[in-house]
Amino acid sequence: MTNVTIKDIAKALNLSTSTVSRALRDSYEISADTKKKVTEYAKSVHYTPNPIALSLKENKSHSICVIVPEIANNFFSEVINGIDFTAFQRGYHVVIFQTYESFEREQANLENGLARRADGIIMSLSGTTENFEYLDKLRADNIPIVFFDRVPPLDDCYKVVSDNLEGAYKATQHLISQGKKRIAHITSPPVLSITKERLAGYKAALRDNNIDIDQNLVRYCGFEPKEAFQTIDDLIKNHNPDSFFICSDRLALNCFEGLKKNKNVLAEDICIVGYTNLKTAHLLEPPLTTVRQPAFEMGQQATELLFSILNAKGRTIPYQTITLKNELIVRY
Amino acid sequence: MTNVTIKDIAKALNLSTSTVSRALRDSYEISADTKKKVTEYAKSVHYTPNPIALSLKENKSHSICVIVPEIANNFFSEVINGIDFTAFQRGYHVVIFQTYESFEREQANLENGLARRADGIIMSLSGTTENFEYLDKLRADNIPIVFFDRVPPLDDCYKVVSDNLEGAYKATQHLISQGKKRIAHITSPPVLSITKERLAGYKAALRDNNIDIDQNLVRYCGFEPKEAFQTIDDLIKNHNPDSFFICSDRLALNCFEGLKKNKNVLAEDICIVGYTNLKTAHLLEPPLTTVRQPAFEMGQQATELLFSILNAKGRTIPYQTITLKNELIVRY
DNA sequence: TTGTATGCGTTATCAA
DNA sequence: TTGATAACGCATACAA
Repeated sequence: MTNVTIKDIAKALNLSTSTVSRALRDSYEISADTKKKVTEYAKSVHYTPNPIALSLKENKSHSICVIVPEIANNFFSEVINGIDFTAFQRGYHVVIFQTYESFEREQANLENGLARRADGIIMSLSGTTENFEYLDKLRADNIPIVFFDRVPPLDDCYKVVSDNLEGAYKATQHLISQGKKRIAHITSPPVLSITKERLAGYKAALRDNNIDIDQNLVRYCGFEPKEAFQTIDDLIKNHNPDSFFICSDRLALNCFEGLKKNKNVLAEDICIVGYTNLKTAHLLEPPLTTVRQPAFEMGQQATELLFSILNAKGRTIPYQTITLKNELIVRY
Repeated sequence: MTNVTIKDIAKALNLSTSTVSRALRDSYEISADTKKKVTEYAKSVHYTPNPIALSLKENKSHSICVIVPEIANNFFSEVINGIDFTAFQRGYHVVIFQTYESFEREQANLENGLARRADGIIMSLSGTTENFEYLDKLRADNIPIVFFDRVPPLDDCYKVVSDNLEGAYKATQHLISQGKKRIAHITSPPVLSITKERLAGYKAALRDNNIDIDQNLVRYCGFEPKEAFQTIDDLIKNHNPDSFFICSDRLALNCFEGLKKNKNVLAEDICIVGYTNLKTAHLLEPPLTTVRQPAFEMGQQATELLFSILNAKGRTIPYQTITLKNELIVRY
């Protein structure tokens, strides 16, 4: 009952392995009779082709490597769902790697994925990645890579992003329309594409409403809870914000916690908007107004783009950036 | 710069492939001289062994297949972190499959993982799985499988669980010590092991406190939000609960939402305890007291158990159940 | 219509 | 100490 091979079938039916192989692949050269005999026998012994042998032959693994900062983060796990959904439809496997925001681990994961002969890569950059030389190696090896959400500051690569500028603009505009004027913006490390784009959206909204930009209210913040707490405390103590626009799932969570610790502040009419896909946003107190990214769809689109590159055969798919719309969900 | 093989190295250095192979594996039969030449050259051309060829040869894939209901669930993503952490240390890859609580998908995933020649499986059962015949097939194919959290009701398998009975007992006891007497218990489908064990803990605590068990207060509930809402509404309308003990991340989330919709009820002195690893439990309003499972550790232990089976070589590792302690985190 | 031989990258066996 | 060859499972070019 251990793994049956084509050879076993050939022996049992007194045929050659090539005949069996062709019969199983429904080749035109094989008689209906033989085909029937082979497929029926194969079924009866639960034959399943060995994908490893196939991979070795075709030098393809039929797997794609997904590299994300962490999966215990609703945005990323939703994206992964989208990737998963699309990839499995096409018989591809998804192997997930986590960088925990470390460039070194990102590189190690990449090496690892390549060593395993991933056919393609889908990736969202770590918060510490500034070097993109590995892209040359990938090109040399003909391994396509599609970035999503956190993408490199380069034109010559494939990207799927959401319209961060517009999302941040809408979020800020929402706060302004609530009468807020001192809007703190707590955001991810400045190297990230999303950070820059969202900051630009924030600034544009302030400018369009003739509100001066106070640099003290703009804070880059790492993903450790303590950092977020300190940032929040300093803002409240020294800079008198009347509202907060916080980016990323993890930061939103940490900052929310930091705000909770300042009960007196929350008791005032503080407004908070998060750029996040947190599942519990509507259950928090105060309920969190959010800019929600179409995470599942992002995963789908990234995967489809990857497949279009994989199936290009000679034709070259132009480098492109797919931009999806965000949704502002007002809860306060 | 495309993938360098042993053959390429052999040709370049005028050696045979076997010599190169042995030199790279640091075999005792090879002269120090040759070894040095080979390893240095290999490094210079960025040789990485092709794991697919190795897999074909060894009939091992060096990957393990993880099957869970869903990854966008903090409990499962934490467990996966633990698995990931342990597996990668040993050079193993983790391929994740989601069942979305469907038995059919669970079976399909299993087939898929086996077809890909996973060396082992780590699995948490879907909410609709009652048939365990596939275990025989796995045994016949010598594929070890370790279950965690939601495990089969069988003795002859490997399991890693948390002490659900004790966890539920402590949770219920906590509510009783708050003066609660009509404690509603909303829990997962009755087929699941965790459901039975937690129910037993709930009942034991009531019994030990001389509180009669009201069957109307015990509700099995699926994972759709609507179901949870209906359950909550019916309980409140018709059965006068003074507190809730809700099991599973997803159910806790859905029921919390259902409770929020009943503002009048929440305004009373209602106590809620969740059996969940939700990251935002402490940020909810009211803050959610929880029984927290050692999810990461569960993943670690399951993986280590799996490896001990994989490395057993002849020796048989006895079927066993590893039970971890839960933590009651009181927030109210 | 079917069979034979070869190769994918690697290691193990046997020979030299 | 090194080399030639077969084998892992499969697909295919070439023969028959």
